[in-house]
Amino acid sequence: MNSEVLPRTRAARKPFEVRRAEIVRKAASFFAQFGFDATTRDLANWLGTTQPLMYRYFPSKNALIEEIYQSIFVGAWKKEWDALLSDRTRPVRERLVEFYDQYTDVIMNSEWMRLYLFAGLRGVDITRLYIARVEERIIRPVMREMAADIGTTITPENEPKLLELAWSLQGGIFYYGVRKFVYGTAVYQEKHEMIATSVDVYASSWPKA
Amino acid sequence: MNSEVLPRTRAARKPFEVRRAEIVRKAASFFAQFGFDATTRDLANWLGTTQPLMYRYFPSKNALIEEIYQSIFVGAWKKEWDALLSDRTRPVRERLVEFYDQYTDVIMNSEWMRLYLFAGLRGVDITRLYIARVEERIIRPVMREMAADIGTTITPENEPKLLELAWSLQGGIFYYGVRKFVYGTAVYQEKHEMIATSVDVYASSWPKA
DNA sequence: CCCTAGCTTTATCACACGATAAATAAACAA
DNA sequence: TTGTTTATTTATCGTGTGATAAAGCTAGGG
Repeated sequence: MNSEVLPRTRAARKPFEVRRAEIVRKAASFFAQFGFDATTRDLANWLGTTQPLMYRYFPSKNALIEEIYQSIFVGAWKKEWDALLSDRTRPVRERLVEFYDQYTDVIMNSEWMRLYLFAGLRGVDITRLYIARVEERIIRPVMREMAADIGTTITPENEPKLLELAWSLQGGIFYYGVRKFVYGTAVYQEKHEMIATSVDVYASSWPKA
Repeated sequence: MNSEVLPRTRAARKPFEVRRAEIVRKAASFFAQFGFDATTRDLANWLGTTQPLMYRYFPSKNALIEEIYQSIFVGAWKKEWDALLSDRTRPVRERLVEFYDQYTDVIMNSEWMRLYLFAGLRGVDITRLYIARVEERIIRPVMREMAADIGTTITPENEPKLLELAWSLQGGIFYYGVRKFVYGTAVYQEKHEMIATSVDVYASSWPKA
């Protein structure tokens, strides 16, 4: 990044919480583009302020990054999704498609996916935590609802296979997003179509379809 | 990384090509662990040499990184895989399972997968090139062989769906590797079992199974 | 055994980095 | 209008960075 410091007009004075929230929001898109090793000077330029300003709001660069993690990963989950996934008044395939439509509306964009991958490679705990959450709130509910629909019981014997099947659905959908938003390569179906097909294939993989 | 420079014994003197190859190989595992922003001093410490030595063999840090890309991405493909995938004397599912068993033996390790993700986030051309290659040498052959086996014709109408179906197989398998080798989280089946199941599900998604 | 080619190290440069302290200026209350 | 508060900027520190130049050392040929 080229940090040309052109003659700047003094940054507008803003209330503490407003500026703080603005820094978190804009820094997220900045680090998503340039990685967490990008400099605080370039960040300041991106924000339209000067470099030391950040230190009024966060004790260190890393503290700011931690805050971004929180806003991105913890804020991703919408609590109505738990109810949506387990609403047995509706056909299970319909629920799964609607859930993945909504979930991917949140995570399938360049900013979210790149921050997720950057964080994962940094080896921060929050990504392992996030995967554990995905398993608890998506993978296992999906298994449970499919099992209930088909009339199968989850046993210690078939559980490993069922877990990996559900993870495979998740992974297939996720990788579509990686291709499109991280690598910028071609995809051949709209998101919704791809999800519908994936859910169909997944549901059909259970014994009595 | 802590670059403690303990009293070192002078590095063994080695012929040009030997040392050069050693640097590429060891630097690959170094950058896989610490990312491409890790310093040349820490790299030298990792190699058991001093920092300026690298510059006898590569004009810049980035030139070394480019060489690592080549060795990892171009070197990944084994030419017998083309023949394996299209060997119509054998059942198609068997071929797909054997191919993915072998392919994942090469790429499913912490070093390969982390370098792949690091490179992708850096936005280097080689990753887009690699994805194009995957599509040409895996995705399309898989489609073609399945179509031939089932007796279906690939048309402009069904091609997008068939492409995404094959990508979904690839993505599901790949994400298993990401979970295991990048995030270090639990997986519930051995690699071979997961592949066998995935290929089965994929094959069954075609009309006449 | 010595000598030279060339592999390896020491010393150093110019600059970029995260972070801190002190000065400046804009908003708001009296 | 004036005084106080606090958001923002300027100036700077100590350290780490990729890279270069010159000196040091070791293996192999004679």
